Amino acid sequence: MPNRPLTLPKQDCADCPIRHKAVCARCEPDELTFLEEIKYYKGFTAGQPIVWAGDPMEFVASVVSGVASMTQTMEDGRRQMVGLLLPSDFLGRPNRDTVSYDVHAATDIVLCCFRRNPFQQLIATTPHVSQRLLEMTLDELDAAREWMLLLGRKTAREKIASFLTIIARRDASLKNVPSLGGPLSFDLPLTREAMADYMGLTIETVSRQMTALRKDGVIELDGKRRIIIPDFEALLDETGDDDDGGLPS
Amino acid sequence: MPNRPLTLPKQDCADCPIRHKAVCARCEPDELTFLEEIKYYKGFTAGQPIVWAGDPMEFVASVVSGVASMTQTMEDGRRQMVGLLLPSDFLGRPNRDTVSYDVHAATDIVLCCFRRNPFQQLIATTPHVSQRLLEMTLDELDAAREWMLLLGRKTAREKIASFLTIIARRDASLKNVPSLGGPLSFDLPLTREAMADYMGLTIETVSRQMTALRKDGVIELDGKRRIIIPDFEALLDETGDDDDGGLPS
DNA sequence: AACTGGGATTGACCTAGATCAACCCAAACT
DNA sequence: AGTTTGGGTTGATCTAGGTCAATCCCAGTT
Repeated sequence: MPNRPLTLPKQDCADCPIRHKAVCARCEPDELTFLEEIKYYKGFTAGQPIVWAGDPMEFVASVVSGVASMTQTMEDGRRQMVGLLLPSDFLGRPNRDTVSYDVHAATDIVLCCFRRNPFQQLIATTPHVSQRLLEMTLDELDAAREWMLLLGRKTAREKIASFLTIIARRDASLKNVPSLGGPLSFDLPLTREAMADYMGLTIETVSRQMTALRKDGVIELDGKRRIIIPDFEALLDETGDDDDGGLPS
Repeated sequence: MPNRPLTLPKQDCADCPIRHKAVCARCEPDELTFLEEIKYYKGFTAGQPIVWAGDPMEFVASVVSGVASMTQTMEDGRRQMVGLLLPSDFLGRPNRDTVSYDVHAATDIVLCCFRRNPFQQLIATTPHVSQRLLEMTLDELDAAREWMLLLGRKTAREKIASFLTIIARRDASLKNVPSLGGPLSFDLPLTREAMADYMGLTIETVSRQMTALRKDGVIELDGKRRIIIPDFEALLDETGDDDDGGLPS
């Protein structure tokens, strides 16, 4: 691990990239000033652990940039990813000072951390934050349920395709390009191993299905990480999901 | 379907069985009176649909008694359960008027329903309800993540054992008996099919693993539904989970 | 007392994905 | 320039759990 230093932004909330999507999205100016006071940035390089399951955590945080994974491990080493934290996602649980899962930086990542106690204070006193947090948690629950369908009932190929659409969508929305229409391209934020842990597969199966999708022209690979999706609809057809809420064709 | 009528309770919140566990757990007397005004009970017999995915829902509700399942279905019929609603659990999402999953009564069930709009009002104005709801949603998210580990990485036998411990625990806590210690017995609230949908298995595999656990003396079956667990620890050993947070023995 | 239908069980067989093992390849180190 | 290293690929084989099909078991019904 090359232990590069990460340069941390010293940022005003006003020009924060996740200002309108994170927990703080609905904050009023005065609430924001309060947050400015209790926040601090923290960086981790790809691969580094952020917290271990059971450890006390003295902060909660928003992901500013980069990707982190939450994983659960069984005694014999079997591992399942149970959460993927992308920019604007929230890490930590108010009113619990320990986490239940290992959290690792999947890529280099920057967190905007808030000290627990003042943050809990804020939650307790201002509805803007707690309501936004509720909304985000409900979204996460929806995502978790989608994920459960993937884990329980999809084939390996469908799992990969579904995973790719998720990443592609998030990436497109971050870059503000429409996912439908032209070709998309992006870097996978996860190793094959992390992908396997996401989908309840082995690395070998992930690798094989990636090449299969490539050979079938659904995706193109540029190196090991860069993905090009010439036709997003074609990829969607591979996910097993209803193709959309049904235009009456 | 025998279309039995269900007798609905006409209950005061004060002596409601889920008074201290549901969304209303932390309500003050005046908030409770408000809830009394907008609430109404609704019963469904085992097997009945409660709502279909995509349908508008004019209420949100707490499960008073009985069990409901939330399932997601793929076009080709593959089905995955993504939520199991037990007494005191909350159904519906504030600020969304449609549900994303089919909800069915797994057993006869009684819901305590609140009309959407007044309830959203309540959420917006009183922190007691919204904070309790946040807490419950976070618990549900934790449960969903546990479930993801089950779906992604556990063997069929481990899945069954884990499922049984979940039901046994909830049942014991409802009846206020300790799960450890003496033998436990309870009725399964789900058919083999629903169990299969819960765990991402087929009915046949569920059936086979149930008999295997019976033959190995881990559980006893009395009819198809009634389960007796002579030694809860022995069942826990089959789940693949760390046996507890580690007594230093 | 026979019949029906829906859940559950059991058996025989098959396959998607796991396992085991060899190998590739590019970046980093010496 | 050669070596190490860690992620990734590919092939051969194995197996847990799926599939298909027959049978069982009751609670209701006629």
